[in-house]
Amino acid sequence: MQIPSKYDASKVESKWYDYWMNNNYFHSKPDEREPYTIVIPPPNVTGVLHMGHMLNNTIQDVLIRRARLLGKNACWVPGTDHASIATEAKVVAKLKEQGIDKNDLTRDEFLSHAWDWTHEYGGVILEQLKKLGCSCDWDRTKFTMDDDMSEAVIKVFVDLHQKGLIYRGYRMVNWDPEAQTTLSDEEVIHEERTDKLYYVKYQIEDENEYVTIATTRPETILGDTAICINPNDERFTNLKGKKVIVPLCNRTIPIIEDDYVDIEFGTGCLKVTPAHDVNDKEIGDRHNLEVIDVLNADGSMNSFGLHHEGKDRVVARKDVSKELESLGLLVKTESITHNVGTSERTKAVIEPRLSDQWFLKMEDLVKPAIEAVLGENADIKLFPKKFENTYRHWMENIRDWNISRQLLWGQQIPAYFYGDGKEDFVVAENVEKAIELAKERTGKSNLKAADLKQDTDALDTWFSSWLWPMSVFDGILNPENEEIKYYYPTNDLVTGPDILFFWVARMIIAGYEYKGEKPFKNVYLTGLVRDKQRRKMSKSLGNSPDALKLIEDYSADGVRVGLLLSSAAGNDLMFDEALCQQGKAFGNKIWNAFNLTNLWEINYNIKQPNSSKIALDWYEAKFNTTLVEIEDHFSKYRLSDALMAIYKLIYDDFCGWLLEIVKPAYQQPIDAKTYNKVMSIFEDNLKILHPFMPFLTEDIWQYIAERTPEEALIVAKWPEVKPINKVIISQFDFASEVISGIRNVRKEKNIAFKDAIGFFVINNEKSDAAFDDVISKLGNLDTIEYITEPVEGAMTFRVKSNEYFIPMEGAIDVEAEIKKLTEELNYTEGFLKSVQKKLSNERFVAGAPEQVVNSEKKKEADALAKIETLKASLASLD
RNA sequence: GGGCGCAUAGCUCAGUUGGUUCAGAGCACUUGGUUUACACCCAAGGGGUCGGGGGUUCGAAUCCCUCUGCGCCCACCA
Repeated sequence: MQIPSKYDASKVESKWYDYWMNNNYFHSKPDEREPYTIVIPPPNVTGVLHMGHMLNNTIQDVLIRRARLLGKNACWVPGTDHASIATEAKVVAKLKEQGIDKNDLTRDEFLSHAWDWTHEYGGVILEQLKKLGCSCDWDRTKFTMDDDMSEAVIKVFVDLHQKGLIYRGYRMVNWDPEAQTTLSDEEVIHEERTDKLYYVKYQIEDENEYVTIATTRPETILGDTAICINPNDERFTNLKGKKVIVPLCNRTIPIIEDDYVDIEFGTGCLKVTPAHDVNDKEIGDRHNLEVIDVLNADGSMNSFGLHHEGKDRVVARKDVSKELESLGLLVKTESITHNVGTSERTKAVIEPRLSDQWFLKMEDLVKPAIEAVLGENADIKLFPKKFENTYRHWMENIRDWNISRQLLWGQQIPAYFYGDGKEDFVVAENVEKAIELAKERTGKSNLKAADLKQDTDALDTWFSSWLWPMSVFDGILNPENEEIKYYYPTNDLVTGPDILFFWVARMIIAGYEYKGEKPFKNVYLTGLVRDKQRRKMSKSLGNSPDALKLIEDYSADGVRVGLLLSSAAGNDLMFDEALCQQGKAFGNKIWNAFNLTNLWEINYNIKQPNSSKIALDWYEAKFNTTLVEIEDHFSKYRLSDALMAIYKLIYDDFCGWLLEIVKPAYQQPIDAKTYNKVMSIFEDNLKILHPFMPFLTEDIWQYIAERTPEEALIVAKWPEVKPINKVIISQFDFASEVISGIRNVRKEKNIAFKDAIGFFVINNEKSDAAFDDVISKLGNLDTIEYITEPVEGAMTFRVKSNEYFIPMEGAIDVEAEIKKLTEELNYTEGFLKSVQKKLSNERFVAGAPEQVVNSEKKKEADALAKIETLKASLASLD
C-alpha cells in the first residue's frame, strides 16, 4: 500500500480527532459494563492552557484511554470553573480599560459583562485540550455556573443552613483590599518580609512619663483602644491602673493587663487595636475595649485617620512615622523579619477586618473525610502517599470556612432580609419560598418580593466546585438518578497538590455529606511544572512555553511523551523541550519501522527462516514480560515508568532486535508466516502505546488493515498476558552478548559488516544452539563451527566460559591478546576470591537464605570455569 | 515557630521486605559508521566512596543516630 514516507503530525492528528468525535467514541452512557470515570479539574473559564494543564490532562487521557482499551465504560467529564475572584478581577480590569467603573454598574449590568466575557473566552481552553488529544465526553461539558449547577449549590447552602452548619457571624476575617472581598484562610499566602519595627512613646496621663511600645503598623495607632502589659512584668508595676494618651489624636486609653503579652518581645508593652489584629480583638473582647476601625474597604484611611484620611495604609504608615518623629515620639526603628499574609489571587497584603460574613462549621463535617483517607480501611488513596500527612494536619486543625465573598460573579447567597436587624433574614432556594418563610417569621401576611433584600454577597468558588463530582451527574438535585448511581464514585482524580485543601479535601467532605460515599477512589497528585533552572513556570517570568506552539513543533504525541517521560507523581517536573524532541523522534522511529514492514514483498511460498521463528518466539516472551511490568506500573500510577518500559520494548527489542533479525536481505521477499506474525506484534505494540501516543498509533493501525469504525484502535482490546517462556529470554540474552562480542571484534579490526567472517566456538557452557541462526545473521558469519581446540591466528572473546574465535587474515598481535586475557584473568580471579571469602564465612553460610548462598556458589562455579578457559587460551598462545 | 519530605552518573530520576538483576535507566557526552526503514539513525564506550561522619549486621544506597545542604506544607506573637 502507498503510505507517506514522512509522518505529518498536524494533518494526522486533526484527522483522527475528528474521526473519533464523529464516531462518538468519547461519549459514554450507563450500560452493563464496569464504569471508569474521571471528572476533570475544571480550569478557569477564561484561562489558557499552560504546562500544568498539559501534564495534568495528558495523565488523565492516558488513564481514560487505557480504561477504554481494557473494555471499561470510560467517561471523562470536562468543564470549566467560573473562578469568581480571578474572573471578576479580569472583567473589572477590562471594564476599566473601557473607562467603566464597576461601582457605577448595577449588579445585573456587571453580570451581563461577565457573561459576555465568559462566552467570548469560555471555550478556548477546552478547544486547546482537544489539540492535545484529550478524549473527554464533550457532550457532558459543564460549567460551574450552569443553571442546574448553581441550583445545586443553592440547594446545598439551604440544606447546610437548615442543619445549623452555616451561620452568619461578625468576625475577624481576611480582607483583600484590592479585590475588596474577604478570603478564606486557605486563600491567604504567608510571605516572609522585612519591615520596620517602630518604637513609639505614649505619654502617661497627667505625668511627664512615657511608655514605649513597638509596632510594625504605626498608622493603626489611631485605632488604639488600650495599652497592654503582662501582669507578671515587674518592670511595669508602676503603670498598673494608669492611662496613656494616644499620639496624634490625643485620646485617653487605659493600660490593661493580659497574659498574652510576651515580656521578652519588643518593649513588653503592646498597643491594642482590636479592629486590625486578631489577637488584639481577643484581648479587646476580654477587656471590653472599644473597637475603632481606621480603614476603608480599599485599605485607605477613613475619618478616624484624621488628617491622614484618604491615604493608603502604606503611605499613611510612612507619614504617621514622620509625624511621630517630628513630635519626638518615635524612639527608634528596627528591621524585623516577619510573615505577612497576602492574597493568593491579587497578591495584596491582607487586612484583618471585622465584618459580618457567612461561615460553614467544619468540625463534624470533616470526620468522615478524615476516616476515608487515614482510617484503617481507607477508602481513598493518595498518590504519592506522603500527602496523607499534609491532609491529616489540615483536616485536624481545620477552622470554620468563610464562604461569603463580596463579589458579584458567583452564586448569590440565598439569604433574604426582611428587616434591618442582623438576624432579620430567612434562607431559601428562591424568593417565593423566602416570602413564605418571612411571612411565618414576622407574622406579616402582606410581605411582597420587593420587601425582601437578598444578601449581596456571592459564594466562594470552591463552595460550588466541591460538589463537582456529584453535580456533573445531577447528583444533588436528583440524587437517585441513573447516572449518578452508575458513575459515582468516580475512579481517579488527577490534580496538583496546590489545591489539595481548596478542592480535593472539600470534595471528599461534600461527597460523604451528600452521597454518604467517597467522590473518587484514588487521587493522583502531579508535581509542579518547572523550567530547567527549577523556576516555577509563570507568565511574569515568561518561562512558560506556549502550549499550542509546542504541539505544532513536536506533535501532540511528542509533547505528551515529553511530559510523561520524567514525571513521577508528586515530584516537580523539570520541563525541557528536548524531552518533546525525544517524543517526536520516538514517533518518527515507529513510523519508519512501519514504513519498513510496508516495503516488504510477501512471498507465500518460501519457508520461514529458523532465525525469524526463534526471534518471534523470543519477542512474544519479551512482550509479555513487559506487559506484566506495565500493569504493575499502572497499578502504582507510575505512568512515567510504564511509558519508559514501552519505549524500550519498541525501540530496542522490536526495532533494534526483532526487525533486524526478520528483515529479509536486499530486494528479497519475506515469508508470509513471519510477516503476519510481525504485523500482529506490531498491532499489540500499538495497543499498549495508544494511551500515550493516540494519534500516531491510530494512524498506523488504520494503515495496517482496513478497519470498520468498530475496529478502530481507540476501542481495541488491550492484550492479555500469556505465559512467559523465561528460558528463551535468557538464551537470547546470551546470544546478544555473543553478537556484541562479534561487533567489538569487527570494530577493533575494522572489518566492514558486508564482509562475512568465520566463527568458531568452544562450547564449555554447553549453551543451546537455538539462536545460532540469529547470531549468524546479525554477525554476518559464514558458518558457526563447534570445536574443542583453540583456533590459531584468530581474534577471541569470551562469554561466560565459552570461547569464540574469529580467524584473521593477517598477523594477530599476540602480545595484545595476552594482555587482554591476563587482564580478564586477573579480574575474574579477584572476583572469585571475594566470592570464596564470603562462602568461607560460616556466619554467612549459616545466616543467609539458601538461595543467596546458592547464588554465590553458582558465581563461584562460573568464575572457576571461566578461569579455566582463560588459562587454556593463554597456554595456547605461548 | 511546628510538621513533612529529599540528597544515587554531567542532567532528570528508578532502586518495593537489608542478600537473588545492587550500583541501574533515559537523556547528554566520547569514538566509529553513507549496509538498500529511520543521521529524528546504528554500533561501541567512558562516567558514581549512593551528601559527610558514626552505629547495628556475616552483609547497608536500603535500618538507626548525627551533621550539612535543599524543597514543600502549616502557623494570629506586636
